[in-house]
Amino acid sequence: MEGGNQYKKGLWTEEEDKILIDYVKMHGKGQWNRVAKKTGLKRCGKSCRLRWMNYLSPSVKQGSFTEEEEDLIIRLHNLLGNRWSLIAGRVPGRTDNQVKNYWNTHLCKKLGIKKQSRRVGVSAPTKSRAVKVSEPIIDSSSSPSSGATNIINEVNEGTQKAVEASDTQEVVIDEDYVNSFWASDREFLELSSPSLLESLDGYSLDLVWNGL
DNA sequence: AAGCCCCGCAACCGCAGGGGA
DNA sequence: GTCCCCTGCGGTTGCGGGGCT
Repeated sequence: MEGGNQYKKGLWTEEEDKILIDYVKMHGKGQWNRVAKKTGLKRCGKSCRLRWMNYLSPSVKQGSFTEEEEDLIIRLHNLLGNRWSLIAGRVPGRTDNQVKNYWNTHLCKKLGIKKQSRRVGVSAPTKSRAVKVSEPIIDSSSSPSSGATNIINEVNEGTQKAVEASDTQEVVIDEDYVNSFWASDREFLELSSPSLLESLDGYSLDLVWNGL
């Protein structure tokens, strides 16, 4: 692994942040492994990248999630599963880490989802390019936001159709269902985020199907 | 006031994929 | 074709703060 103990771990200090920001200003993003060499920062490349992508980048939106964002995430998660980067890419200003944390801490609880995900091809635990689909049981009685209520109903109904888990927990997504879900959601998505609609229109569902 | 517990979030880890040599 | 480096992804960990007893 990178570095052994030559690199520092843990929370970043303001000073470290400043060094990293200065580096990006001068050299641009990328080549993260060279940051330590060029700046003397005792952080590995991965750590630098993560810090920039998730916190320091000006495109990252800080602060709590809005109800609109929340609804969008719920819908996208229903459609895409735990593909946080895809979801985050469609929620402006949010990172995959933010979305993932928000889902795991707030939405799972809020939607009453038992935190148990299903992995396709369970025999290969870390080969997780495969789609994971959350437990399709959502308790609509757990006082969701008003905007989320209908979504939860859709999710409950939809995941029944979209996800057929076999005894081996393999997941099959019903393409017809997704297409109908998708078609019915155009208006919502247009309202939520024009760029979202554009992105997803261009997003090949092959990624979903073939990932299985 | 002090100790304990729980929760949220930042960061780490392990792995896969892509591209260049 | 293979190796190496870099980047990106998703799951997990662990620290810190706030609430509770």
